Amino acid sequence: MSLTLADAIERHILAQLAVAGEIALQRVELARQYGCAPSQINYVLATRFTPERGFLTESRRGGGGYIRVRRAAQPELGRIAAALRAQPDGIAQAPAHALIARCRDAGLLTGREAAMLQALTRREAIGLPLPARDVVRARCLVAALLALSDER
Amino acid sequence: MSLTLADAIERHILAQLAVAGEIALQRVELARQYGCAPSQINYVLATRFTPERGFLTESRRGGGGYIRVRRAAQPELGRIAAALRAQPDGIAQAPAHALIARCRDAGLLTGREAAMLQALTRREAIGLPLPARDVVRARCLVAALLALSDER
DNA sequence: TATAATAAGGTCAGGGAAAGTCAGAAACCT
DNA sequence: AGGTTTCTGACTTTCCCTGACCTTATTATA
Repeated sequence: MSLTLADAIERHILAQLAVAGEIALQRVELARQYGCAPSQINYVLATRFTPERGFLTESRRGGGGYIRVRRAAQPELGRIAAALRAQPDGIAQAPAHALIARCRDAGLLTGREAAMLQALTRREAIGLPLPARDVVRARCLVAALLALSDER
Repeated sequence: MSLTLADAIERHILAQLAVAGEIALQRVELARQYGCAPSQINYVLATRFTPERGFLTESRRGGGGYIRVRRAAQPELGRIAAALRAQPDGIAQAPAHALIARCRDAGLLTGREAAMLQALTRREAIGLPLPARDVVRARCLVAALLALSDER
């Protein structure tokens, strides 16, 4: 269980977010705490706190600069399915999995349901060449999410 | 009864699993212990710790990379998935839906899960011509059931 | 009021550290 | 001999992390 620096910083930020819902951090200061290059903070934000994963960040440079991080509002399943269906090129694996994870975190999907959907939207599961794969992935996902929005 | 290297590594991992239920190993490190090529670890995992045998593996590359191995919790679903995977022509819609219904009635799937799976294995959801459609349907179903065989 | 200095954060290429893949060699059976 | 299993090495892909350089905002100064 090797905890990388990026993992540690991610936890740090997540812990702060759990308390406050919206936080402002100072890049150099955080980098100093972890003894790393300031750009490492950008790396963590870029790979873990993306819009796809349900986070929004904004920042300001110059004197008194900051980076603000907050959770994005989550739309409901039906709207998600509709938005997905509007994509003519389908959806790639990474954004699809991020989308599923967000739905799970928002309580729209159970852990089992999310695991199932992520498994069957993997490249190897669909097993078609691009671009057909992304299209089929999107269609299956839409069908699944719509089925759930009827159920319950 | 010659004990191959692969057998030894298999026992090593099984012993660890017996203690912990879920383990994280480092490929290079394990290879070093056994004085073999790192890819030998992949061979062992690919031939002995397969989903059909009730194991799941996930990994991360790069700095701080790892391979995690755990036992699947619901071997029942795993066996069904293995049987399905053995069908070279895939599975048609009607038998697929019947299979899903049986799993639901047997308490292996919730109503929501079954509804999702039936929706996304419909012809229109997959949207491919035969015979590819039946093949993709089977692959997706296998992936989904295997994922569930792990989850709680 | 311009202008210079200072104090932030942003970007990107690239090196290093893992794990993955796959063809083919080697070993082991019938 | 033929087929199956084991094992390796070369190459690929992914992820982490840094350092050099760039852009923007504030503050001090002429």
